[in-house]
Amino acid sequence: MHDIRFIREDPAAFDAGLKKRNLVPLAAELLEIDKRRRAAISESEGAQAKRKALSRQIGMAKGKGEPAEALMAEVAALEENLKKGEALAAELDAELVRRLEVLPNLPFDEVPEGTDETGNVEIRRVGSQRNFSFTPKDHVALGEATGEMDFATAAKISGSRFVVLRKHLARMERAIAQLMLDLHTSEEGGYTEINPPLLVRDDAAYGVGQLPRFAEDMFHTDNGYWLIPTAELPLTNLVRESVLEEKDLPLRFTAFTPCFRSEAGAAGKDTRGMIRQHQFPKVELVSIATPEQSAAEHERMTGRAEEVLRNLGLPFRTIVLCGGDMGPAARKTFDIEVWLPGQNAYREISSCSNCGEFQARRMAARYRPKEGKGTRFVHTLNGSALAVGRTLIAILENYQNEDGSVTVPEALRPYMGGLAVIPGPAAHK
RNA sequence: GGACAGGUGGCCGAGUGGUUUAAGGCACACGCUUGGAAAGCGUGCGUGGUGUAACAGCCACCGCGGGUUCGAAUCCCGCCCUGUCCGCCA
Repeated sequence: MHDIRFIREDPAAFDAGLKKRNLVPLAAELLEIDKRRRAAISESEGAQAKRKALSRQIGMAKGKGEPAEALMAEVAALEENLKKGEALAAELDAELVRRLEVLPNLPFDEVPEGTDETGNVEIRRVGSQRNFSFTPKDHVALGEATGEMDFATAAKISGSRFVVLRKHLARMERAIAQLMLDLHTSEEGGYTEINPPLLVRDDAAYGVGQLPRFAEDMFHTDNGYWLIPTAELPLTNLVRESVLEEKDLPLRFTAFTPCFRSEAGAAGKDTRGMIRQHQFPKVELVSIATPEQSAAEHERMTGRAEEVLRNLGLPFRTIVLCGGDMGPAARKTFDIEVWLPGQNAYREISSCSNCGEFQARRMAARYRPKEGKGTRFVHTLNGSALAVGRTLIAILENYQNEDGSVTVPEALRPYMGGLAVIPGPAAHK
């Protein structure tokens, strides 16, 4: 949600931000609505002030036992214009909100131009791709060969885009999440583990910008709850409608949760395997920071997500998204893409965004600065660290052996009872 | 799901139609006091909008949304949330 005062002060900067989002300029149009809105407010408030003064006089007159009929007639004469003025002011105010609440956040200056993912810019590449002495399989071939990744049974129970994991793979998914949470909640990680609700109300979904734009991407229960599409939603809303103290910032939260996405409009995209599911596990990071802290906090968060991949010995690259490829709430987004030899491609495994005060405005999340008066909106940041299902895929594909077995990365072994290798299909015969 | 009791500023809390123009306290800031601190005393201190060069001023906000009234924190209706008890339940 944008601040109309910012648009008033610097309409050119606002339109430049929209341009980077590949949107047409809107400042002039919005300011025209704002102008009419403010005029209506002034008029309406003037009438209200008059009524208030007269009503007070009526009260005083009655208190002294004097007649008040003349005063009451005077107020009655105001009534019609007063109602009309109030309605007009409310209507224009609502119109401005309707226009503003669907607009995406403005990208930072350093965000590259572009209309789609081809405009994204790689900023670093870490780890080396393994040289296979055989042709690497993808995760579907590997998982189905042992029966431990079972799409057919999942389809009988729940339909497409679900999976049943069994035995070693079920355990590995749990192990991956444990490793991630331990890294994030360590002294160096600095995050506080949270176990949040997975069903949320409209207000919470609105607060992070999921509503009103993305209603169809979420699952909705028949008694009015939304299933969270990401733990960003409840974690960010932990500070909604509150005033924090500057000394307590930044706040850092992490959670391991399932995420639910209806994936409306994604038909035909990534239909093979576990890449895109209706339900998937994810470890999420959220930071609540001051405006001065948020840029550095964004780098730090991205670094913590990368740290997981370093721990697991998975090659990856980090890119900065261009204006046309970012999510609406973000001012800047880093994506981390892991190398998948079975697909011969880098695939997204994390997305870390600095949302500035965009979500904070919608949630009324503020803090009291040490210096100066009043309150300011906090900055909110969120990032996956990491998508657990995709991490599982990456391990299978990168650590596979020729016989279909999979070596367990060193860092994961303590979480899997010391298991060093997940047996291949031969062991299941 | 049912019954009852509640929801007031960052926090606690008074307030059942008209000097409430939201008392009082805590916390916080500044000052006085002090060798230094605590205590004490004094002053300031809600949010949003509008307005202004900046102040001032003005409007709204007492869980949310409607309504009654010249006037609503206060009365009426609907909803949300919290607590307690009952029912059900992993």
